[in-house]
Amino acid sequence: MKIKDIAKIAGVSVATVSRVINNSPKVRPETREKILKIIEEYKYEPDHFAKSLRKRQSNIIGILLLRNSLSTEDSYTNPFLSGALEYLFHHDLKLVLDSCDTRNNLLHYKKLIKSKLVSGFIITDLREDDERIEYLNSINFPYVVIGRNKKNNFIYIDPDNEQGGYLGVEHLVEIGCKKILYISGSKGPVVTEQRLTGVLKAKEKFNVEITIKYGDFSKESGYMIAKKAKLEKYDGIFCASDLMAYGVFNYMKEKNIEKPLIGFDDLPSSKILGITSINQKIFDVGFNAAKMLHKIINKEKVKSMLLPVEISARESTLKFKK
DNA sequence: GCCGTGGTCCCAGACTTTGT
DNA sequence: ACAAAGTCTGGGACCACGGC
Repeated sequence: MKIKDIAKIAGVSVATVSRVINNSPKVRPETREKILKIIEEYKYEPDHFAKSLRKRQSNIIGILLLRNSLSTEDSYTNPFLSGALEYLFHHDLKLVLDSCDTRNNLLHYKKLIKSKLVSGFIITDLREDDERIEYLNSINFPYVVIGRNKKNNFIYIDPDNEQGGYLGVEHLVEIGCKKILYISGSKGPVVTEQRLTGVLKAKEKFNVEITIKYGDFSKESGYMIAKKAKLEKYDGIFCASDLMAYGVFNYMKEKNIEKPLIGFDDLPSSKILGITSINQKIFDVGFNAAKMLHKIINKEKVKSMLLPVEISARESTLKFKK
């Protein structure tokens, strides 16, 4: 069943059927009703590819995730994708989700652009010198970035990681901590630096002692650092990811150690385990990223967004409050 | 080089409504 | 009744690209 068939049955032109499908006001209500009835009766669905052929855009957006971030473990990805899908669903847009490893990253993007499958990208896992950004800018292809870097020559949406780093330390100070262990993420990703900047600003402001160790955001690295760090030296631990906080949590449980602990990301498990965390509102990040990209594709003006974060204080710190 | 594919978009023109 | 304005509709160009 094609639009032509619907038009023939309804006794109108193809253009009129197209107007009804696209909610154009310039169709008489009787005509509209008649056409809608026929569409319903014959279970007609417009051909998505024919549509994109004429419009020269697919109404499909692409998200490429690094293969190692696609773990089944509780992660950032689920709420982020839920947020994006929520927007896309209500705007008749589709999502292509693909994975790549860092080595052939750019090639993967080029292939998707060349195939005309996607009209725009949400860029994740931003690096400081990101060849994807240079490439997409050079061909003027629509995209929006999750996160920022020093160049910032793009439209981005970003939870305020620096504020998150600051809030974590501030909270530990509030409950009386003076010697804090900060377990940072791996060196390289921009978020690592942003969170650390916030931590150092708070250190300055509250005049507390902060020791910095570098993990890699994973549970295992949190566990290993906790094991090596001699936790008795500290009166509070702040991790740059919830996963690392879970690793520290497990180690402390094994060794019967009790210290205030904060994570970062506020994943659902933190609620269950009672771990205080920095809530980045990841769902909102996904939702707004999709919304911004939609506007960019439609050639509307868009401004970058910095989303405020908040602290979700729970038992892991509150029970130490003096 | 032309044709066919299945949609959308633009424009011209027919039709309808409104005001005098 | 007539003119003007607004509404509705159809025709055809257009999109990329494979097949002939």
